[in-house]
Amino acid sequence: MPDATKTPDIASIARLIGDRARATILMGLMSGRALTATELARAARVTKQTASSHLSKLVDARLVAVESVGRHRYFRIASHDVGAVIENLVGLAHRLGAVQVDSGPVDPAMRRARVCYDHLAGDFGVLMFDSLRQQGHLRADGEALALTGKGKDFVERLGVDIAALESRRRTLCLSCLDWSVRRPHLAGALGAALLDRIFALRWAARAKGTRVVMFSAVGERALRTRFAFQASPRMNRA
Amino acid sequence: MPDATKTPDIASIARLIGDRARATILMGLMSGRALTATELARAARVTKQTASSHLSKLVDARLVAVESVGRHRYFRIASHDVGAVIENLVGLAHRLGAVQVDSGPVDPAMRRARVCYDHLAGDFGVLMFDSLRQQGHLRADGEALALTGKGKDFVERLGVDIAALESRRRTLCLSCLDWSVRRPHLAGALGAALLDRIFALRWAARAKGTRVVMFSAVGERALRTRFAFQASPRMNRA
DNA sequence: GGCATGGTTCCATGATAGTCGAACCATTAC
DNA sequence: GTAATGGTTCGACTATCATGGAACCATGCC
Repeated sequence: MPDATKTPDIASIARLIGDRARATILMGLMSGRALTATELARAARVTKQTASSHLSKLVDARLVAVESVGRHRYFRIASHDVGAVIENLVGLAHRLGAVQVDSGPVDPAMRRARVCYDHLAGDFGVLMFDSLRQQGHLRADGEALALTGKGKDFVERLGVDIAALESRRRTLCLSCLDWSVRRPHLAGALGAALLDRIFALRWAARAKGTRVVMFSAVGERALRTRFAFQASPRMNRA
Repeated sequence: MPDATKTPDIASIARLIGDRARATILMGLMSGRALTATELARAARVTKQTASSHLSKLVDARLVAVESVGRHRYFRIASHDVGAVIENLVGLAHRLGAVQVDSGPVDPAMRRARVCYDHLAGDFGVLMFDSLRQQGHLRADGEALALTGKGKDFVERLGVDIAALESRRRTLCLSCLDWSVRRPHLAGALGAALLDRIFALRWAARAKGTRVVMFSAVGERALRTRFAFQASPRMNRA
């Protein structure tokens, strides 16, 4: 146990994020999809040389992970921790009014439903999370979050292979603070699996080139039906 | 509803944090205490001119708030949102091994108990939070977190003036993700009030010039007694 | 009133870093 | 085999920004 402590070097991480092109790259990767260097260069509006330089830095610092397939290099956010920092900064930027005008999907769509790294965020993400807890499918105890027996049945009826998820090393259930509604939504392996199911069931699809998740009317009704709330005095009063 | 969206400008916020001196200033302010420009200059190892310049930028960007008292200018972290971003970056830096060697308190003390903006973080912060929930003093429902009637009695017996807290605009109970143990601790007005009580009851005191909170042996026993856990099969198994 | 101290502003200097044209390498389609 | 495409590296250029000496202003102590 060394005497000298090690001070976290937040400046070097923040400095990497603190460039317009790299920030755009990181936010583009927050869709959860792997993107190529050329795609990211286009998104960030820089040349491929500049993008290559930036991506090298991000990979070296382990904010971004890379996988080569033939001549394509696919990049993705390296971990949920990195995603959480970006999401946190996005939330702070919104609250400070630190925004830059851009042409793209309107804010309400992002607030409504979006991909947060690999799980559903926004109003619908929070709705899902609240329902899971209120219906007794999730419980908080000594561990941060646990799926109940009842909850396992529930998500298996949705087509989630719980045994496969539990066999992985990744945490099954984590809460992730949603900056847009200031309440938590579900992250972790189950959060990711549920979003996959939402896409597989065609309740919703990604909006092209953004993080927005577009629910169909049928899909929204299905979501609200499956992720309902138990009647209670408090709920009905609202 | 405008067509053009506004993209959060995370680069400009991150760029402010991405300077060694400014990062040191922000982390110094994470103790929750208001510090003067001279103190911050010393902590950041820059001259008062440089510190003044940096503080101006941080105040303009609303990451830091300032209050003048005579010739002294007292600075503090502007909001919990800013504190959350810094805390998140600290967690990521630790996990990436992005550290710089410095002489100071050893890491275990920070992990054990520290001030997180204005409330208790670390193992003891998480213990408090888990106990409050397990004992039914806090409950999660449609709102993020609510204090139960039983919970109000409990914290009033600790000397917290709940009526005064509730009369304020600030959210009473919020959860704040603790990077050091990966579980939540209690933030919000109640979180701050409980830390004040811990100091007032002399269970613990701040370690000089750091964020570390030092519990005495008596104080730790008192904390564990008051914030105990209900016997249950799952708890006893652990 | 004079001096000490906290803090700000100005400006010159030096350091750092982003950008892209050109050239090159690797992969793959035809 | 050749050409097209994805991507990297090099180096010159430009932009941005941190730093602190000097000077100044405001507050407060003696």
